[in-house]
Amino acid sequence: MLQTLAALAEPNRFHIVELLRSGPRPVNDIGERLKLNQPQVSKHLRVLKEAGLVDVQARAQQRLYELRPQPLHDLHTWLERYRQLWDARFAELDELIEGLTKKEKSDGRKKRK
Amino acid sequence: MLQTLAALAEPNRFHIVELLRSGPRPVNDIGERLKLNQPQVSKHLRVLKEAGLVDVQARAQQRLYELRPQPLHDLHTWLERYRQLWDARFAELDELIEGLTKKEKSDGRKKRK
DNA sequence: CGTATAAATGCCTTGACAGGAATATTCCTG
DNA sequence: CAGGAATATTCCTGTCAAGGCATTTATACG
Repeated sequence: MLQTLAALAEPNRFHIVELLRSGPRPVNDIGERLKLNQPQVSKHLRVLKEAGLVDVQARAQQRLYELRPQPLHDLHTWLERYRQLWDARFAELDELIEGLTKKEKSDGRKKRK
Repeated sequence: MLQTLAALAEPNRFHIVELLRSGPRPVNDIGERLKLNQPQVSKHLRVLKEAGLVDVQARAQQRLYELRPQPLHDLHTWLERYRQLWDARFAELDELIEGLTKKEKSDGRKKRK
């Protein structure tokens, strides 16, 4: 999870991932589209690969990099555990709690700043 | 999005977020549970706050930090765009492509669900 | 007020990492 | 096998961010 996040947090890598959503691409192609030098692309792809976010496939001298679903899927699953936070029903509950916490003015012993 | 990812990619911040899933907590409490020095906790919380991932609420000298749903929700939404990658139907398709790409026996099995 | 508690800020050092340029590697083709 | 195309690797350098420590700010209380 952390490795996935770290890999995606770098802007260029993030863009590479977005680009690869449309299908596998060779290194040069990625470099041209994102205006990156070839070595940097290779390096970023290496990080992405180590994070399991991409997979390579050799084709002559070219290397076709393609997205691997798993880490993204895992991240998605992880976020599901936070779903209650943004679900409507709980949003209401949050407001209720918020209200109870702040509205202590009925408590005579207390003062406002 | 990038800011959210960068904030979450740091291990301690990631843990703070996970801890806050169970509700708001003061700084010291976080520090004790995660075995972090108070200043570092404050600094991490600042980053999280700038990323919109947490919100503060003063309570005497304490500051209660609580999770903010939005960035997590946004991240979840972003990942939805990749859902097709891991959806079952496409998994099969992937296998098919895989098969065609690499040398393969002419096995015409076709599955449906 | 003085003190205590809770948290934030500032300074410093160190390590990780991204970019640039040069070079090495791989694999095709004649 | 020479040469060239596509990619990977290496070395170098500068930047930035995290941790440690000291200090400051905010708030409560006797």
